[in-house]
Order: sequence, then C-alpha cells, then structure tokens
Amino acid sequence: MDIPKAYDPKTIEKQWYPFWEKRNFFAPERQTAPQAPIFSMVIPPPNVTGYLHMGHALNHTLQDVLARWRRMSGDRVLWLPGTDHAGIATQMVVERQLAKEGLRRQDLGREKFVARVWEWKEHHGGTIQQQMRLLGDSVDWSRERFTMDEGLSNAVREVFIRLYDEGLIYRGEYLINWSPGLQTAISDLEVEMKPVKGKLYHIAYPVQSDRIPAKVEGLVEAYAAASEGETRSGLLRTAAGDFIVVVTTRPETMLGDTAIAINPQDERYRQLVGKSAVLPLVGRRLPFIEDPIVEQEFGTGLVKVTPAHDPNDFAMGKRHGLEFVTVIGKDARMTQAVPEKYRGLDRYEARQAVVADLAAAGLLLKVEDYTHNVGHCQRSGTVVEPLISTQWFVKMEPLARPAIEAVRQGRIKFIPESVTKVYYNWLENIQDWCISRQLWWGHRIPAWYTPEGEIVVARDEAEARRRLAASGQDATVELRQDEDVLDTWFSSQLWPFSTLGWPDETDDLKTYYPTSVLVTASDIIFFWVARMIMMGLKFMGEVPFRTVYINSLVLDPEGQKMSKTKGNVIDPLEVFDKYGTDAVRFYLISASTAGLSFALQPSKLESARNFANKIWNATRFVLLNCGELLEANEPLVWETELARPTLADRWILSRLNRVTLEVNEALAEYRFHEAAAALYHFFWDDFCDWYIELAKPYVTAKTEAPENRAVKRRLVYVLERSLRLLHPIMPFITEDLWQRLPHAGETICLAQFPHHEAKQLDDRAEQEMGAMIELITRLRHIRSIFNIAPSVPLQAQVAIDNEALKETVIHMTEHIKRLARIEQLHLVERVAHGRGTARAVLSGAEIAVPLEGLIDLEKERARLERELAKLTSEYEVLEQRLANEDFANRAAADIVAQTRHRVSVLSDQINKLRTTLETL
RNA sequence: AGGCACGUACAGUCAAUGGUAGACGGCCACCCUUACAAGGUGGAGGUUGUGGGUUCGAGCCCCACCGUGCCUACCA
Repeated sequence: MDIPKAYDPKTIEKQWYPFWEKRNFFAPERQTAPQAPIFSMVIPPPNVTGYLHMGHALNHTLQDVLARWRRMSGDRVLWLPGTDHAGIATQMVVERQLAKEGLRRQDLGREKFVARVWEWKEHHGGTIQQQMRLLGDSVDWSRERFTMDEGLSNAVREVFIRLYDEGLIYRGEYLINWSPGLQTAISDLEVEMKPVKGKLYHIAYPVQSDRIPAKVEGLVEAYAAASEGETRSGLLRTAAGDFIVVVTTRPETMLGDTAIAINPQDERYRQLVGKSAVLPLVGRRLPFIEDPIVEQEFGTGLVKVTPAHDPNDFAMGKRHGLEFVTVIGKDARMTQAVPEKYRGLDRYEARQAVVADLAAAGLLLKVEDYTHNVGHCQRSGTVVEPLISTQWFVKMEPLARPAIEAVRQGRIKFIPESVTKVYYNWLENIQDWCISRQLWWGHRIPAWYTPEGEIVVARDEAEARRRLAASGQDATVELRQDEDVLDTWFSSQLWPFSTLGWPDETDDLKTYYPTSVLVTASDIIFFWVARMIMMGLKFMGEVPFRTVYINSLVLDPEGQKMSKTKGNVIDPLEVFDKYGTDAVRFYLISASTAGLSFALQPSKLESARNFANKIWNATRFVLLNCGELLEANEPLVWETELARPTLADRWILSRLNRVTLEVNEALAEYRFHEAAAALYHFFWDDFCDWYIELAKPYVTAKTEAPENRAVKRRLVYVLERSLRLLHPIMPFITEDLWQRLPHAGETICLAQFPHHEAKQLDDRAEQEMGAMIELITRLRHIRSIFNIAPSVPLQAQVAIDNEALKETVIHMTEHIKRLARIEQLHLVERVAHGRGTARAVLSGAEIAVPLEGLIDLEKERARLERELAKLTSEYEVLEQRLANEDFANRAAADIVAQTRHRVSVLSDQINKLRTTLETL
C-alpha cells in the first residue's frame, strides 16, 4: 500500500481544495433530492482589504463544520461567500498608496480616485478569498458577492429610497461625531470611549457684571474657603462682585458657552435664576437656565453649557432655545466665532491659551488631575469632536420595535442566550443612526438637489427628474447629486437578502431566505446583527436567520486581546504552517465555547496535531494490513457473515454508534467542543488503543481464516465511518485518507454523515468490555508498581464470581495475556494468598500475581492500605446517604438503585481487600 | 454608574442535563512492543474564590462579598 510513513499536512492540504472547487461539490445544486431540507448561511463579509486573522479562522471553521455536517447529512446547503467594500478602511489603503506617489485623493478628483480604488480591488482584493481556500471553507464561490456589486448597490438604493419615502431616512442639522482624522462624520458605534488622563478646571465667571476687571484678586482663596465643609457652593461673593464657579475638562469650549445650567432642585442657586453671568475672555451674557440633567453633587452643581460641542449641552440648547456657537471647526481648529487671538489655533493649543489667560485674569481657581472617558474615532484614533453638521440619518425606533419583538417571540435565538439581554438593552435605547460619510469610496447617496436646494431622492438622475416632473416642478433644472456616501454598514445590513438577489424575487431568495444560522463575533452585534434583523423584517417581512451563534474571541497565549498596536497578533497562516490546518481547525473547535473568549494555546495545538497524526497512522496501519481487502473494494457493511462478532466487535460497534449519536446531538445544539471531544476519545482511546490492539493478531496473521477476514472488514468499516464523522472538523486529512479506502462516491464531502442505529447500542457489551479493560489495566498496574521489566515473564490468577464475566475472560484469555503481558493466566476459585503475591481487588474480580523475590512487602501493604482507605471513605459516604430516609424517599429511583449497587460492590471489594491484607 | 460573563489539579489552558470532579499540557517512573517516540504503559496532584441559603443531594440553582474580563452609558 502506498501511504507515506509520515503525516505531512502540507502536501495533503494542498491538493484537495482545487479538487473540491473544480468539481463544484459546494454548490447546493449538488443535492438533487427534491425534498432535501435547506440549510443556508451567509458569511460575515470580511473587508476586501482584509487578511485572515485568528477570529476569522475560528468563525469560518465553525461555519464550515456546520456546512459540511449538514451537506453530508443530506441538506441542500448554501454557504454564501463575499466581501465588504469597507468604505473607510479601503479608502485609507488606497490613499496611503497614493501618498507614496506624493499624491492626495483630491489631486486625482473623485472619479479617478474611485477608479483607482476599483483597480486596487481587482489586483489586491482577493487575498482573503485565497486564504479561505487554505482554511477549507466549503463556500459556493459561484455565488460570491461584493457589497459594491451592481446588484447589491441596487438593493442599497432601493432601501434608501423606500426608507426615505416613508420618512425613516431624513436629512438635518444635528450634533454629530466628527472625526478630524478622517474628515467625516461617524456613527455613535464608531466612537470608542477610552479613559484619558486629563484635568478638571474650576473657572470663575462673573455674575451680572458690566465689566470684567483685568485681574480679579482673592478668588482662589475665597473658593478654597467656600469648598470646605457642609455649605459647599460655587457662588462666591467678593468685594469685586459675585462670581460663579463652573467645572470643565475642556476649557477651550467655554468660548462657545451660551448659558449656565443649574438643577431646578438646587437651593444653593435659586437666587441666580433670572440673572446672567458673563463669559470671561469673550464677554457674552449667559442666562441661567434650570435643567434636571444637571447633577448637584458633581463639581459645583453649575454647568457651563456649550450647545455646539457637547451632546448634553446640545439637548439643553434645543430645550431652552439657546444660541449655538460653533467654536471648533472640522479641522479641529478654532473658528472665526472666537476672539481673534484664538482663531485658527488647534483645539489643544487653544486649551492652553484659554487656561493661561484665565489664570492671568485670576479666574482659574483650581486644577485637578482627572481621568475621564473620551470618545476616540475607532478607525483613525483621533479624539472625536462633537459638532453641528448637516447629515443623513435613519430613524431607528420604528425599525427597532419589530426587531425586539422577533427575538421576544423566539423567532430568533441567540447562543449564548445571555446576549439577548444586551440586544434588548441596545435596541430599547436606540439612537438615530448617522449614515452619511464624507468619503468617496462607497455607495453614493441617491439624493439630488435643485438649485433651490430642494432634495429629490431617486435611483438615478433620470428618475430624479421624473419625480420632479411628477410633483409639477421644472424637471430641466440643473441637479447636483449629494457628495456623500453611505456608512459601510448600510449595505452590510442588507447582506442576507441583497446577496440572494433582492429586490428581485429570485429563486435563490425564495429558497434560501431566511438563512438557518448566523455565526459571528460579539463586537458586531449592534453594527451588523441587530441591523440585519431590522432590515430583514422591514423588507422581507421575516427574520434573516433563525439562530445567531456568537463565537469566542481568540486571545493570545498570555490571555491578551490581539491587536496590531500591541503587536501580539498571531497570523493563522503561520499556525497552519506549523501544526497543519486540520489540527488548527480541530483545536479551535475544541477550545471554543459560545460567547466566551479563550487563549490560543500551543500545547493544545500540539495535541491536536498529534491527533491528526494518530488518524494518519491508524489508517496507515489498516492500509498496510488490509491491502487485499482494499483492492477488492468490497462494499462496506458491518461484517456478520464470515464470523460471529466477538465482544470487542460488538463493543466497538456500540461505541461507534454512541459517538455518532453524541456528535450529531452536540452539533445540532452548537456544542462544537463536545463533538470534538467525543470524537477525540472515541478515535484515540477506543479505536486505536483497544480495538486496533485487539485486532492485531487477526490482522497480522498469515492465514486467510474467515475470522481474520471478518476483523479486517470490521476495522475498515469503523475507520471509514470515523473519517466521515471527523470530516466536518478535519476536512483535508479525512478526504485524503478516505480516498485511499474502499468508498462509494467521488468525495467524502458528499458522503453520508453517519447516523446512529439504536439497535447497535449495546450496553452489555460496553459493560463487559469495560470489565476486560479494567482487568488488563490492573494487571499492567501491578507490573508497573513493582517496577518489573516487560521482559520478565509473569503468571496471574483471576478469581471471578460472575459466570458471564468468567465466560468472557475465558474467551479473551489470549488477548488479556498479550495486552497485559502475562505468560499464564489461571482462572481460579480463590486466588493464592502467598506472601510474595501482589493482589488487586476489582469490582467483581480478584487477581493475584506471584512475584517471588520481586515484591517489597511493606510497599505492597502500604499500597493496599491506601486503596482500602479510598474505597472505605467512598463506602461510608454512600452508606450514610442510603441511611438518610429522605434520600431513599425523595431521590430518583434509579439513583437510589445505583447507589445500592455501588455500595454492595464496594463492600465486597473492601472485604476482599481486608482478607488480602490479613494474609499478607 | 449600569448590564453581562468568568473564578475548578501545577501561579498553565479549559470540560463536567443538581446525583461518587475530568481532559490536554507539564511533572515522575518504565518501555524504540512489528501504525504512530507527534508513540505506549502506569502514577502523583482538587475540602471546585469567600460566606450564607434552597435541596435528600450543589462546581452547577438563589443571595451577598472579593477578584478578573467584556459590553453599554450624557457625569460636565
């Protein structure tokens, strides 16, 4: 048989993906049974600029396991791949490329720049797709989509127009998050709050004063005095007049203050209502307003209100009809609205200048260290500037309501369930979504403006004109399209149906929507999952998926989150290279639990690799020894004709069926790691360590006896089924080995996934085999304990009460002798009690191994006493439990029976051990 | 600040429908036994963060506390 001695993942992993892809095994049309259930998934589209990272590797492996498992189980499986145009990320990549040529995107102009991005995409945009092939993703490449495809772009325009016509999309001037780094508005979700060490500045504003002196003396001391004791107050009465003290982390924004707010309940400042303060450095009059949002306990309970640069202040500004003075521009520099000396200063320079001037004027009363959360732009890292700007928004509340309802009704299930609460919490407090971006790469907003500034939303300019005409207006005017593009997530949220052809009612859409399950990471639950649910319900009238499985976060070996800035990112391709892709897949599946993070662990990767090696070598053993069987390519059925199945045969068949049941159940409930663990132990412990070992004498025998042939056929049968069970997790190695075995069909990908047969589950065989394993293990133990070399021949006596068990031992004598390395096995009524005899008491059997001269009596006594102590303590616990009337009355009957049985076994063992010790 | 997780053997990584706590790695001892030293055999090691409660019975359910993560949030 031609099978390389060493398992080399690289060579076998290279050849199979092209084979699968060329023959189109992953197209759902491969499944021709008309009644086949549908199983569909859409891949979370990676950024077109992206590289496969560890998170993808896990996310894709989970999906691939499901896809392969369902496909083999007979479902018509569609797993649809694709990529996201990733507006900002992609634009930045190309801009960086331009920068190397000394160009900015503005130098090219919009049209040329966008063409350049497309060009980049054609040449460099396919990286992740190639990496997905390396990982083994069984996606249908013929249906690959891109969020800027013609079809998907069409869907985007359609959705925009429908939402606009319904009033769910609107344009308006509001306080938005501005990224000075990217020069665009961003959504709330794209703002990352990070603690920043800053200062808390206490600043005095004069109250109702006509003129502010150049320098006020003594305020600092007055404030220090006022800050003490019970009567803390931010109202200072001095010879120079009354002052109030406000507290801020951003003194530069004071230039845009237009009011001072106090809590209506705050008795300290009642007297101020109706009066006004004067803004230092500027001179503007600031009315005192009352607003419950002000917390009395914080600072002085007096809040400077900057409606144009703070979300709360903006809201107060709206409530109280305040003036909105924009003092910081989109370039993060001070605007013309501030006193001349500050104009054009960067916001942080302005802060220094303002602080210095306030100090000089005697109005800076106190500066404290203060760590607070500051919004950062997720992409560029710059500090976000809240400012007022005209943007497009989606009104979310009406869309959120049905999305909450759908989950409440159980039409969508989250795994783990705990994310449901997070989901509700976000949707119940949802804010409108700013969707316009001042970028060039993306879906351009389908809105046109007439010279009068009227908005016409339409699919294209021609339709815009028709719409104008329809409303009785001049359709020949010059129309200017909105310059902005949409947030990338606007198109991704349509992914589950836009990829299937929507708004056309295609066959794919009818067949595969809603999808079966979405596997994704927790960081995009709001960005993506929630919005897909809203859009699916809105435009398809049905949820986009039945189940959402949140996969783990993969941490570095130290348990730290991987990040580029930390430099601890592990490239999955390097890990594939080191351990083999199948091993990495197996590892990821066994290590991950829904919703929880785990640290990448080299030792476990190694053990996964060893497992793959084990599979390889077990197959190698079978191939080397069952060659003639393979050439005959006989059908693989469980052999019962040639020879009656032995205990070992019945046992392995039972184990195989049990693990089949476990794997199917575990996968159906998304308990991936349990499926992996069950397979690992079955294959290694049961099949390799016991069944193959037991089969060796038959398989390596020179004679062509029927029982030899039978065992070989059973070996191949179990192995072939095992490979099928393992295939979804380890696709490459299983395909490679399966092709070498007798098999039906072109590929293991389309071979049937085993299902268990209840009648082949054989509890008795498993119990009896368990007893054999115990017996052999205990005999080996004795040799090991007394440090006896394997070359020294040993005799053993076995005494068994149970007749059936005795039969089994007789039957398996030769196996026991070989596996326990015993020369002679004597079945006796009572085992010898000689002084030089090692003894062991099993459940239901007693063994003795004469070890004249080899045994250390004291050591043996100590060992047996330890054993006795262990058994006795267990016995006592269980005895006590049985003695408890409540236990007998209330516990389940089978538990009580089980306990009784265990107690009787224990008591028997204990008695025998005592005897043994006495006779020692 | 609120919400959600997690805390189990060696400072390692993680399992265990409420019914006598396991795996992997590491460690110790012995073996190159004709598929595999990426292997085989045997072994040591845990009062499951702390304190209560529910239960015949709790690692698992409830409460509080301590510790660690993650998410959300308008504390100037």
